Amino acid sequence: MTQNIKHPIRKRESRRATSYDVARLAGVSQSAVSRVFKTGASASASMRKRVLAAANEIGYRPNAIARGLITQRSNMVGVVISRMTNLYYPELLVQLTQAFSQHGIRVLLFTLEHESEIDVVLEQTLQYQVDGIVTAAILSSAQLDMLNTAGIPVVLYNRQAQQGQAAAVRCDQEAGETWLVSRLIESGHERFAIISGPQDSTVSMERTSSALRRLSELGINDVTVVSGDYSYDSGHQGMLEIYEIHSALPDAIIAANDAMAIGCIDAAREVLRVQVPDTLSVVGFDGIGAAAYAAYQLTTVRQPVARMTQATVEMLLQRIGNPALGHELRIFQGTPVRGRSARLLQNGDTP
Amino acid sequence: MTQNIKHPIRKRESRRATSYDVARLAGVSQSAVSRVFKTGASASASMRKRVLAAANEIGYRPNAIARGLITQRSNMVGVVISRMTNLYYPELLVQLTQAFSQHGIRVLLFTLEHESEIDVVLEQTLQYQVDGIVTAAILSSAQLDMLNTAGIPVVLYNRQAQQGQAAAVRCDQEAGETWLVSRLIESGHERFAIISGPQDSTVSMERTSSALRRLSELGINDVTVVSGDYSYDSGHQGMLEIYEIHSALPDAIIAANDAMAIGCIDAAREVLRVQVPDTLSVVGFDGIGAAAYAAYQLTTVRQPVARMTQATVEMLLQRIGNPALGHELRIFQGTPVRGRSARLLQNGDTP
DNA sequence: AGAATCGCTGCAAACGAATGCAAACGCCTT
DNA sequence: AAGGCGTTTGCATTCGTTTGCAGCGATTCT
Repeated sequence: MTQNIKHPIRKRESRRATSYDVARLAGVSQSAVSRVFKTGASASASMRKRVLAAANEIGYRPNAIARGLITQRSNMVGVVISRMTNLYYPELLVQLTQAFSQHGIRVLLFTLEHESEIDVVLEQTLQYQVDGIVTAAILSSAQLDMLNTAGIPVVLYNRQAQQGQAAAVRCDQEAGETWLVSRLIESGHERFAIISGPQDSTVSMERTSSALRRLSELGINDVTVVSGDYSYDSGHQGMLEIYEIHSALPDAIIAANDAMAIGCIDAAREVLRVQVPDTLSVVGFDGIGAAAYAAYQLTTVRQPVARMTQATVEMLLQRIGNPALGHELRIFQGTPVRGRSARLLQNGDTP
Repeated sequence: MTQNIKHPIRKRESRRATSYDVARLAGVSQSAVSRVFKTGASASASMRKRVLAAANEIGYRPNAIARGLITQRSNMVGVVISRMTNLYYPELLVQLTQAFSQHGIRVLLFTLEHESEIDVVLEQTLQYQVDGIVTAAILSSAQLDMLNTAGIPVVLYNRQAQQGQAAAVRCDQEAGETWLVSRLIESGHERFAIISGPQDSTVSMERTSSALRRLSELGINDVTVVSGDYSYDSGHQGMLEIYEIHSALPDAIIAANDAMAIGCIDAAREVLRVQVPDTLSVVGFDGIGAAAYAAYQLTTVRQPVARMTQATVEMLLQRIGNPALGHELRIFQGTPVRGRSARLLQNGDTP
């Protein structure tokens, strides 16, 4: 009664269905199946119908890994993001993911706790044959060269390449800070302090030095600078430090980003019992969601995240299509936001 | 003078180096190269040295795609997250990514704007041959069955499977809400309103109905319920709605999450000029970063995100190793946080 | 010394899909 | 009816790795 089993028992009893399985069931060749699933390839209507029916029956789906091997395109990009405590990044990440997804590209996510992990991460990224990389972490010159010779397009997000050897999208930090400082000064502020970001952050360096330069141009050279790490807590902490250093509290504080500005305001109000903006003005940078909370209504410069991610995606896709493309730098102007965290004259310049 | 070019010009001039290239340069076989790069495979010291030198010289790195094809393991997991406006998710995402990365697993990220996109996303995830999926979006019974037959392990994060046909990690919403309501009542609150999450969110349904049940147990049945979408704005909006409905403002508002609680507080304070917590108590749920901001100091229940992600990763890895593993449900207790957004008795139960 | 064992190494067959090439099949024209 | 043209289709190769198997030399045991 027992029938002879011709084929050895398969190790993995339910392999995923392959194009061969579909082909056999539909009575066509494997290449036909492949063509049906590739849009734009020639296949007759009857063939398409039969193949799709068969595919549906056994639950076939094309294997993107195998496809990637033969086409040399993984349709994945690596996105490297550091310091997620900076609330700017989640917003960026969502927009990037969705923008890429509209072009049929998936995001392989890497988060860094410390920028030093970048080497390991870069290595992993490359092993996964990503078609390109978007990084909001700083890359060394050597690392950029490495990516260049490896032929992987990169777009730096708000990061500057040492010798401009990479495509980049940035927000004009200088113009933003200049606007903020100018408005503060024209509104009568005199004693300034700055809460900068981490030392190794170029964005912070740029924002801080732009602010200092503008302050100096307008005659103010004595500025206290303390540094944080872009987080709420470090802004809070920074405010307290400034209080300790200053016998007379400053009347304006410039934070390198919104998260720190918010922490700073909270420390001023809840710990030091200082009125913001009546006796102390605080400004930030970025325009994150929390900046608009009614409790803060931060005076800040909002980065045009939507347009910037748009540009990022566009530039990366162009370079994936044509790796020979030059290194472009796109700079976006932020939008000044006159909130209520700073005492500003109404009639000031509003670009 | 011009030498004869023997080989046709290669289309892509600088192909990525393969293990064959390394093998040729080092004078060994391709399999030897493979073994050197696979930890635990047998290879002599001298061989290892020569191969590594050669690999280094031409910048070879193993192709994870090709490896995935042959080993049937991509070492990628899909992470599906919806509604990133809920600030809880960025925190979750970071932790997940880092926990997986410690096990050598990469995260392929999918974000949903609407839960209805889940079908497309699931399809894409499967095409990429992910080893497993973590989802913080709701899956239908049919979808879970599909994943089961496809043999892809899933862990639901704070989501409930219809008939428990999936592994899941959850926070005990009921215990949390019960604690909140009990404390509010024992502290003398009498008129309640609830800002729930979206209708299709099981988490919201659970939190809302738990709160209502406990209120009812304690003799309160007349509760206004408005619904939001987990965002700050919708909490703000919700507060205003409650104000319109109620002639007499409630003295306690229970928001389904922290982001809405914060929006609610801001609306109360800045728009309605109501003192929080003096004349109105507001409580949330989650324990996100912003809940601890000095301006809010939310009374809430903090989810043990670190332990929950730990469990998620662990459960998924176990199931990837052994797909036959049963459907486990791990429930975590949140930590009550007595903030200053609610007027509570000091001596109440503190689990 | 001969046999048995062990660690290395190379060979070659997978994995699942894409694609150039050529054969086959229509369909229309003359 | 023959020729020509355009569309479908199948064959066979390819992508870059892993891995079972077998061969080989060296070491150890009896």
